[in-house]
Amino acid sequence: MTISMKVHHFTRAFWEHEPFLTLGCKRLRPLAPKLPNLHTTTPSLPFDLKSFIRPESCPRKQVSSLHNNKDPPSPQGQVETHPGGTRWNPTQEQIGILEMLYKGGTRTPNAQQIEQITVQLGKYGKIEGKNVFYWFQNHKARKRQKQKRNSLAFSHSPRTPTIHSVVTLEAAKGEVVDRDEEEGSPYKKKCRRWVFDCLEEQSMSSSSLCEEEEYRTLELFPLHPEGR
Amino acid sequence: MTISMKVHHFTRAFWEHEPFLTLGCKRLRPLAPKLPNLHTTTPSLPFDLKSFIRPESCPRKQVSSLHNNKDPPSPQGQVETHPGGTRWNPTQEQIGILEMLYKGGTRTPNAQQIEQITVQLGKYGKIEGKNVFYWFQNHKARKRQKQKRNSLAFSHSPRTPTIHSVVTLEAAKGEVVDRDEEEGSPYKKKCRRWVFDCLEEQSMSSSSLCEEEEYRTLELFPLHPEGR
DNA sequence: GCAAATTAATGATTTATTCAAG
DNA sequence: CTTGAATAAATCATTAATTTGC
Repeated sequence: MTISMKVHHFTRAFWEHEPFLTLGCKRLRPLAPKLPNLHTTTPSLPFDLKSFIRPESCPRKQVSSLHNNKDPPSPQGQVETHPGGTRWNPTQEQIGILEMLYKGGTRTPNAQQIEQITVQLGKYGKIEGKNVFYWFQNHKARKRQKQKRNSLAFSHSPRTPTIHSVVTLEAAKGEVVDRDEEEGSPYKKKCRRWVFDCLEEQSMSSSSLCEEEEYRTLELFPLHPEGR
Repeated sequence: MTISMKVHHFTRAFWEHEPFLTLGCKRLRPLAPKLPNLHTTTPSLPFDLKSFIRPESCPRKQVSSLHNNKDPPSPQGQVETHPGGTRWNPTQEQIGILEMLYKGGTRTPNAQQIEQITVQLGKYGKIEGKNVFYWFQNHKARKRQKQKRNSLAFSHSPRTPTIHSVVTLEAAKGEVVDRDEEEGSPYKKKCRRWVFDCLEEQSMSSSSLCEEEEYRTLELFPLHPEGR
């Protein structure tokens, strides 16, 4: 028996909830019946994976008319129906609120903030915490890269490279183009939680939440209490 | 009233759980009493943030003798006491198991797998899901960069650049140095969940877990059922 | 007008980089 | 120096806009 085999037995036993580290290498119970190959390029995503994304209540029932929200007053035909239930499709209200918060200085909300935002936005359409998390990540990153593109476009412009390059360097540092950009340095100084805290938070059910601490954390957040 | 002010009122109201989007700009209730400045560089992490990391049961009681695990049989003095409660300090057993799993092909475990691993490793020391998550991320990344360093070191070597460079190119593709490397292409084809699923998972308490789906997801994982 | 084809936006993941504890 | 933790950058993948041919 080779090391490699040992590892594989260990791994298998592990995933099958067997007691491992017994060094026994006992019975190799037959593998779970092979399901259709999931290693292919998955044309159009196998349904089980889709259902795994949001196990709302088993994938049996199709989410057809699941608007716990009502009267979308947006004139757009932006219905947030998740027909196949794949990815979050934000409503106008949701986008609006998120951008408000972003303008207000929110960049990397921590777990509690994500939870709050999610609850609020949930009034306007189906949403999960991870959507909020990703939205801020993406929004921030794309603002940043747009800014960079702009400044580079300017500085690469063949004419009058002197004055403009200075100005756009300022812009690149987030001084000119849009005050949305994070204050100065990347890596502001850490101590941001995110997802896993949400996890912990939910596991303990509102009991052991210290009000003072929560308060403080909330107060921590608005990075720019004064509008620059 | 400027737009900026509106945004700030909105933001504040939002974080204070007030009904927003009422377009009223009503009373600005006095700000929450200013707590000591948290905008500084936070030398040695303000305690409240630490407590936020793992709100086990309010930060009141110091985690002094919180071994819900017993008999750490490792001869190392590797006690996993979190005196200040900072960062995870893996035990020998935990590392061993994790490396076993890594050797077995685990690279980016999904939420359920993280949960399983966490539970198992919890027998040998305090651990959270995020530790497992980060461990695989870091381990993978650092194996990769070590490999890259090695191959570059070889190819930058001034002598006999012909043969070696070929060999080390192979190595760079993950063929020679360590078979741990992901199969071939980066981006195997996705559909990996992670943390947020854990979150969902915990919020629904074991009820609506579809066995079939879980089964399938587990089966999805071991990328290398046969040792290359 | 209208679908198919193409493109643009952007949600979701993974990888690279960096910070910092010990 | 090693490595846990966190953030930023790069990338994939899907949905909406938009264009195109009929």
